[in-house]
Amino acid sequence: MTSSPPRPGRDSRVARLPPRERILDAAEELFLSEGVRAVGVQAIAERADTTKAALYRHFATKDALIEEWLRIVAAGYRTTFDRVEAEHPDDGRAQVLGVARFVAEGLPDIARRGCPFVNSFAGLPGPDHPARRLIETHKADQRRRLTAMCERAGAHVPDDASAEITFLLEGAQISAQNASVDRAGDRLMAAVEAVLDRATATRADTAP
Amino acid sequence: MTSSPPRPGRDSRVARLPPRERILDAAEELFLSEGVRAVGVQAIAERADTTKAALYRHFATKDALIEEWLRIVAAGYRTTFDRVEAEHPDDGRAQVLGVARFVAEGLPDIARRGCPFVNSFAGLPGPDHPARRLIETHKADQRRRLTAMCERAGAHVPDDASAEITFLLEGAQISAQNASVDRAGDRLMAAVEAVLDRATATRADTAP
DNA sequence: CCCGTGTGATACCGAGCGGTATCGTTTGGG
DNA sequence: CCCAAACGATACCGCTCGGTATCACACGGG
Repeated sequence: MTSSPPRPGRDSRVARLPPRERILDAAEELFLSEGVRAVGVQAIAERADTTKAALYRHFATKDALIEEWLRIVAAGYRTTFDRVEAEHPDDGRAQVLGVARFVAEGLPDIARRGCPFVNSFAGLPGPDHPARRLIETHKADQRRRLTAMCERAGAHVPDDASAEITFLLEGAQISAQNASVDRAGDRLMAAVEAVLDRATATRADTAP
Repeated sequence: MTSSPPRPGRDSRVARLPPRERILDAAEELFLSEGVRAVGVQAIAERADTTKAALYRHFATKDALIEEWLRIVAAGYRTTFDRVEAEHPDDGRAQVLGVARFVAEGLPDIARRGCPFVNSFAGLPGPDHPARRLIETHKADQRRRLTAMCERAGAHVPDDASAEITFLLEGAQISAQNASVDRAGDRLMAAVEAVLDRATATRADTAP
C-alpha cells in the first residue's frame, strides 16, 4: 500500500534517507516488534519503501542484516558508556548511576518492543552464529567497563559489585518486558544505589 | 533413522511413553535448544519417534503445543514455590532463599539452553498471543508469591524487596545465558541474601 | 474372536520463506 | 551533457513451513 507519487521529501515514515538506512530503520522496527525470525525480508523491504532486490544489494544475506543491526545497537550502548565516563571523569559512582539511568529511561521502550539482544538471542541458531558471538562480546565488554567503574567508585570487590549491578540491569529489562514489576525504572535506580552503598561501605557498616 | 523393530522396552531416548508425552518431551528439548520458532513440527515428530499426523491428533496447532509446554513449565515453577513454602513454614527468609537456590541451581542448564519463557517471548507474534499472556500471568503470580514471602521475612517494604529480588533472579538467568557473568549462581545467592539483610534491617542500620 | 480406536507411514496442499535474474528508469558526478 | 551506477518493479527458483488426507496395521476390551 501507500504508493509514493511525485513526492520529493518525506513520503511515509522513513523520509528520504539512502535506501541502506531506510532498510536498517525498517529492520529495527520489525525485528523488535515481531522478532528477528518472524519477519521476512519482503516485509522489511516493503516497510523501507523499496524491494528485496535493493535490500540484497546492500546486505549479502538476511543474517548479515541482522548482524549489522545488532552491531549498530551495540555501538549505541558503547557511545552511552563513553558519554557517561566523559561527563563524570574519575567519579565511578556517578558513572554507574549514569549507565543505570540510561537503562532505566529505556525501560518503557523495552516494555513495548523488547530488548534487541535478548530477543535476538532466542531466534538465532546454534551457539556459533556470528550474531550470537557479537552479543556475547558486547555483553562481556559492558561487564568489563562496569567493573572498572565500580573499582573507580571505591568498591571493595568491583567484580562482585558489577556482577550484581549487571543482574539488576538485565533483570529490570526482562521484568519490564513481561510487566511483572511496576515502576521498574525507579526501583532499578534505588537498587543500584543500594548496591553501590553496600559495596563501598566502610568495614564498620558491614559488620554491625 | 533408527526404525523400531520388535523392541518392546525403551528403544532410543524417550522410552515408550504415550505419544503425547513423547511429543512434549521432544518439543521441550528442541524448543529450548533451537528456539520455539526455529523448530518445525516435522522435527518434533521425528525426535518423538512419531509423525506429524500423530502430533496433530493431540494438539490442534503448533501454537497450542507451545502453549501446553509453557503451561507445564510454569506448573513446575509453581510446584517449587509450594515445596519451598511447605519446607519452611512461616520462615519467609528461608523461603526466598529456597527459591533463589532453585534458580541458582538451574543456571547451568539455562546457560546451555536458555530460559523457556524469555526465549519463547521473543518468537511469539503480537502482544495478544495466548502463550504470551500465559507467561505474563505466570511471572505476575511469581512476583506476588515472592512479595508474600518477603513480607513473611519481615521486610519493611515487601513490594520493593520482591522487585529487587525479581530483578536479580531474572538478570542472573540472562547473564548466565550470554556468559557475561561467571559464578552466577554463587553471586546470585550472595546478592539475594544482601537484599534480604537490608530489607529487614533495623532502622539504626539503615541510617549510619 | 473380532472390531474400533489410536497409531505410523506417506503423499500432498497452498503459502511463504530466503535468494536470484532481468529490465526499464532515474539520477548525479566527470 | 552523458553514461554508468544505483534504483524500483516483477517474475521466478527451490525449499520448507504448518496443516490435512488417506490407508494399512497393531492391539486390547467386550
